Amino acid sequence: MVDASSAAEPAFSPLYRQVKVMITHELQAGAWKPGESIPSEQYLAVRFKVSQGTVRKAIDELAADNLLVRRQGKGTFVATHAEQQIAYRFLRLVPDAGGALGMERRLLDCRRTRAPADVARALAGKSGDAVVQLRRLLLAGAKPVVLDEIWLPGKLFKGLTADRLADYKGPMYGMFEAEFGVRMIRAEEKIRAVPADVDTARLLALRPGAPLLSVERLSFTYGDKPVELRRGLYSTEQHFYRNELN
Amino acid sequence: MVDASSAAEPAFSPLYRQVKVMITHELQAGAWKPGESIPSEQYLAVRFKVSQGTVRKAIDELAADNLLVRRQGKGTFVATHAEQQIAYRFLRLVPDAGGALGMERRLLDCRRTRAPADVARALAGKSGDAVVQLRRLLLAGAKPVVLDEIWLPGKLFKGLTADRLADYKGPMYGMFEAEFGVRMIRAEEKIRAVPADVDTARLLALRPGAPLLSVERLSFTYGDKPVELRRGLYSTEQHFYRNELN
DNA sequence: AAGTGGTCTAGACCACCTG
DNA sequence: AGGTGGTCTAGACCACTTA
Repeated sequence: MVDASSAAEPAFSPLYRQVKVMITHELQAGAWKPGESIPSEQYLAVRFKVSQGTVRKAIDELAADNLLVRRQGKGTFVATHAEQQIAYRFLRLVPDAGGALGMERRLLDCRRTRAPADVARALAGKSGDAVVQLRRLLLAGAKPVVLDEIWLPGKLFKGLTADRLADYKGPMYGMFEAEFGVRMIRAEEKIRAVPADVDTARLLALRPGAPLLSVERLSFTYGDKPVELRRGLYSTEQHFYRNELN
Repeated sequence: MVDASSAAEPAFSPLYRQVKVMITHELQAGAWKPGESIPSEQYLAVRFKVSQGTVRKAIDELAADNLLVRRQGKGTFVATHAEQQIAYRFLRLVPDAGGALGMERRLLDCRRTRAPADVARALAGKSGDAVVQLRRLLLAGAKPVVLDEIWLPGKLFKGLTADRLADYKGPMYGMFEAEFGVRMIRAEEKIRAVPADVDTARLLALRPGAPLLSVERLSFTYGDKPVELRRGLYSTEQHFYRNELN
């Protein structure tokens, strides 16, 4: 995607890609809500004045990008972080003991403040921009496993408060979709090993200096616009970060 | 992929998927070598007695799986770990300072031995099976960054010696392809944060107890057969592990 | 100019889900 | 039965590479 060179533009865009862009715009504009079905391929073909196969290829790519989900016999649906079986679509932690990842959340703080320089840079904003900062724990059973520090652009999350967060059931990204119309569609993570500082060690019930996985996640919405910076510290004594390479 | 339930089989396999299986078998049998081109879609359509579009769809999936690479106007080629621009296809380390990842290799040891229980289990073999164990360093400039311990099934890597490894230019997986006909198709990684032990600390020029990224990689060849277990310890002081989520 | 992959179409039929 | 996505075909034409 990103290219340091002069990024020679495509200069030729096939029809199905133009259709893909049009569908993406509809999604972005919220014409179809997360979890709902979009119009049938046949209908869209007529509307865009192309053949059904061309619409099909556009939708194929959108499904590959995880923006849409096809269900044979039923229709094509707008992808959502809520209600899916996979509650934590972006969380790659797996318990050593196998089985599912059932986690309890505990909100530590939630305050509106000004973005430090590094946060502002990541979110493509300016230093001092209004942001929401939250911190929370994820616990497996009684054991704290993840300490997250989350930064969100204040402009997009106007009514976000600790109470609303505490009340909401289901994954946080589901709430962002439903309550704020902000959909996370992809993310980049930078992973390092770091020693636990004193405060973190206490929160995660570890000794200071214990090695932790530092996972810095930058999440993007439509148009590759960054909308969340999340700094996670993972205890990997009973869990590991799972990744697949192709 | 893995399903705890009875894994109800597909019961219906479309034509293009059967074609995909046939092409995969040809690849596995070595009918077409890595880097070479495979026959044209038209030719394969005649040979398999299906339409060109059906062959096309099969090849589309194989390209998505990174087994084949399409090049417009030239043909479709067998993917290879060698000669590609991306020398380290599976290595996700990125330098903080940006730029390319140029790494020097230094082989520490290479011996034939018997598989310990955990290694045997990972490689789907029996405890005591013949294996090759190697250890090596990767250095960025003069700084050691990665300490790898690699386990390979002895049966598949008969003539592998320290000398042959030292002589070979290009990525190790390229050598495995060219010299032993073993092609890594995909891999799973389990990542944790661990403290450096005394020996590791010396090799990586760090203090004992310094946090390291532990990356356990299990690589698979055709038919999801595990053929390499690699335990890496990454120093993340000037590099990070990069991951993309969709 | 010839060969390859890439796009687009139109139509037929199959598999799956719901009323 | 009717609608949806999924498969398969055949043919036309476009874009890219090589000779």
